[in-house]
Amino acid sequence: MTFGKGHHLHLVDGSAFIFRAYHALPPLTRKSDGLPVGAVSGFVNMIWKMIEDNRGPDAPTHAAVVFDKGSHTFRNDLYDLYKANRDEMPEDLRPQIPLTREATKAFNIACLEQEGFEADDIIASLSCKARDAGGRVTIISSDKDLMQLVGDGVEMFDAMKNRRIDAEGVREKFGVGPDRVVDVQALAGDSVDNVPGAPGIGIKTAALLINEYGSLDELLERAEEIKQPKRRQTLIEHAEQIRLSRQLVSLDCNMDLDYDLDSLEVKEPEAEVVLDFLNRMEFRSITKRLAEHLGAEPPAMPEPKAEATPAPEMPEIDPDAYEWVKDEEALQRWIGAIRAKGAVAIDTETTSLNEMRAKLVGISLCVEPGQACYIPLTHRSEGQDGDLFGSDALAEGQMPMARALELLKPVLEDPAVLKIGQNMKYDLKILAAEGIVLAPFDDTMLISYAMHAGLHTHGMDTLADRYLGHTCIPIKEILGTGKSQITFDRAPIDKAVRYAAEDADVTMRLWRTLRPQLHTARTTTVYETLERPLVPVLAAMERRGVKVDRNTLSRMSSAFAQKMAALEADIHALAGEPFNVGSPKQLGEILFDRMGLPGGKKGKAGAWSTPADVLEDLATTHDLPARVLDWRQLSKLKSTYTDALQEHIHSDTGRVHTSYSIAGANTGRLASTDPNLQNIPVRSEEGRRIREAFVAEPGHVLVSLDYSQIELRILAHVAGIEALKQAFREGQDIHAMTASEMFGVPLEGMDPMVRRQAKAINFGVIYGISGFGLARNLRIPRDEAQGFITRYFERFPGIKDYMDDTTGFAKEHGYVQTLFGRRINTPEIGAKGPQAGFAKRAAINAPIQGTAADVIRRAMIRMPDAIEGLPAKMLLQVHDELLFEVEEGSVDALTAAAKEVMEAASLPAVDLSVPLVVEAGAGQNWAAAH
DNA sequence: GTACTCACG
DNA sequence: GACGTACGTGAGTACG
Repeated sequence: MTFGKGHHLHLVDGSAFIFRAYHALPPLTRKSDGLPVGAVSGFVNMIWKMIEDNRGPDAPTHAAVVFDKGSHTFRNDLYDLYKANRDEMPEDLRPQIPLTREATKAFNIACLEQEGFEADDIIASLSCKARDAGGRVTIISSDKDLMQLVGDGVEMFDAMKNRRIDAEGVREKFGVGPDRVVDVQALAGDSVDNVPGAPGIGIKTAALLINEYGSLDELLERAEEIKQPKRRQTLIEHAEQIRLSRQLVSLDCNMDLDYDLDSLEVKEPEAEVVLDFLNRMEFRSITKRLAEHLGAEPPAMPEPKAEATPAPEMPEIDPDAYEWVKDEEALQRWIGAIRAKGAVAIDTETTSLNEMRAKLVGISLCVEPGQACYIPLTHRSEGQDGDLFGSDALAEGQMPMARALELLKPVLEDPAVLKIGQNMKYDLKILAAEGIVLAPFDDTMLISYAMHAGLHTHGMDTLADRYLGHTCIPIKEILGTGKSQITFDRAPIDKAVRYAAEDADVTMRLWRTLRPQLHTARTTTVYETLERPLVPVLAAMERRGVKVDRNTLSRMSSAFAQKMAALEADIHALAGEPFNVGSPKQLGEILFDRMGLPGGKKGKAGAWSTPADVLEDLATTHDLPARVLDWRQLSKLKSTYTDALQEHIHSDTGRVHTSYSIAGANTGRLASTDPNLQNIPVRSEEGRRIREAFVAEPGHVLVSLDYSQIELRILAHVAGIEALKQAFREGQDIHAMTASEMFGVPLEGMDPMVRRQAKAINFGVIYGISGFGLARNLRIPRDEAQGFITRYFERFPGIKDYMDDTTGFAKEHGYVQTLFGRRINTPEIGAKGPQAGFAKRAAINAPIQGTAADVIRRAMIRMPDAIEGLPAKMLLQVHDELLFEVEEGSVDALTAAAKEVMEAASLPAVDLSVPLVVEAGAGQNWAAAH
């Protein structure tokens, strides 16, 4: 078949795939001989994913993976420094390059390279050819150098971001259409490829110039007309260098190719060939997965040689090897094995991710990598949908739950047997509901978090992938997705055994891999004193829940609904037409297109953006935006709080049970979900009333204790600012004191506006202050804000030193630390471009926010013992606040005890040079307790 | 699924 | 000189 209309060519930037795979994966080696194969395995996974993702109506008819070949190209002849600043290829990547070619061929995909040409030129020539023949092209790459090819049926696809890039996308990146991309690149240059360009001109300026003059040639010809003297001079002086740069970035569309389009026709992979390759690479899990997909037998793997020493040594994961425990005899055997080992990895399977709704379905155990079992307990027998008889009966092959738990309870509670889990808080809560108090335990999620916060997330799939090179069986393979999704108790037991026991097996392997690393990362203390002991404390808080009064919420909902309806009518009348007030896009069209109001900005998708601060500016002169702001506030309160909260009231307890994630926030803070009880309104009067629905049981009172200015106190301590420390010791108003120091105004009779500005600066410092940010917050001109900052740093030079020291430490080590040794990794700190600013500010903020988080964690961990004997329970944590429910007569005793724990929480590990002060309040509801 | 908006510390 | 900006979260709605 001749390539032409209706055909679709996929061109993959193979070199980019290799580098991404190399950097994204740990350095895996082939077991039998230690050959590095990490990049190859990543490459293979990406190719396979691409094939799978591209099945369907828009599937490519032709495809090729294109590689660079040889280091010397015609561009080096033009300019000998081209790509001269490239680092040497890493030693362990070099031998993998030919293997990726082999992999491509094994998948039956054309593999293209040509001596003396970069992959980009081959891609360019093929794209042009295909386009001229009337076909379509998708270039799978995110390389900006290829963007000049986009248009007329040629698109790019960024496989990493899963995003298509068309002419509009190019325009976003370069500010000009694809046809002018080379002009912009020629001016802006490229430090990565060492293309010189015009000094001092970046993409933005380049686009500006090209748009003004139409083209690079025109611009260079009329360079004399440029108004800015520096720019004019640069362009005139460097005209030659700019022309050379254009040659360097221009892709060759007409190179003489060794192959034609027709030879690139898509062919299905041949099972035997691809499996043989994967087998030789010893990629066990992907070999298996592909074999299943292709309906072939996986070939036998060669046995690893004895001298290979991947640490720690573990057998391959094999879900077929797991045992289905059906009776008491089998379970006794496993319990014996656990006692013999002294440690077991455990995982519970349930009907729901929500621990309060979840019912136990089965338990998996693993005593040694590869040796795992699953004990199904309450699986239902399979039956057709709507089969009223079969479906509620227990399935065959399960022992009675009560008996199984009776046998397991002694081991699970045995202080001599370590239980290992991934996210143990979940299993702890599930087992607590069955009367089992599991202890002692280790948690692989928290071990990972203590070492690697900031580097990646800590879910099992991520960890298995990164540290074991293993892809876990996806849960959707067992339960399905969407509407037809079933609960775990409906899953066939043979499948459940594979999934559940694999989880326990993987957990055991992660523990063997990660636990020994804790001390080399010097984070054992963090894990043992700040992470692990918090788990049972949180589990108890979550199970207790907080009482929420449904009637209060429901009355508020109705009131909000009425007010919103009235506002909506007003808004439509003001707009002259009905529209969806909740749609920023439609609202923007009314405000900015129709009414022609100023200040409108469009977002990434090209739709109008209408954030509150913009509307607030408009509200001073127009009614419509003012009403929209009111409507939005009510809409938020109603949907997120008065409506949604009601759905979270548990039918048995009448209380709301949030779930805290311990390893969610990088800084060490907790995060609250389902529902989030850390963002219940308080700042606005109307919103605060929602807290009236959080109530104490009859005869009880809610007590709230919160740290006063804890982050600023920590800043004063770590940066060693004597004036701030002194002010805190004397109990002064810290913002007023700052204002007084900065502006030389007396504390007495201070203008509230001046204090407000000082307050904004104090907060800004904690966030890694910038002139821009402060200006926006205070709504003052940027240079004025910058002036404030300069003055602040002059007055408190220790703050500037702290910031520089912190970012310096982050650059040197790749992480920052809290006072308690918590480590927050900062992998982006060395980045160039806008991420650098983000990373820097995050690095400045993390030790402060993180130390505050550590302090309250320590208080929470000590709290159960401190209030033991009092009729009181800790219910909620909101970053610097703890909420308790206590019997009426014991308010004072509880307040005193809890306050003491909180104020002394940093001791004895850290003796702060400023006092920690806790403020307390009590009342029938949360609003009153504040 | 992503973008936008907004609630909290 | 240019670039894009306050730190950390979770959730609901619109829209493709």
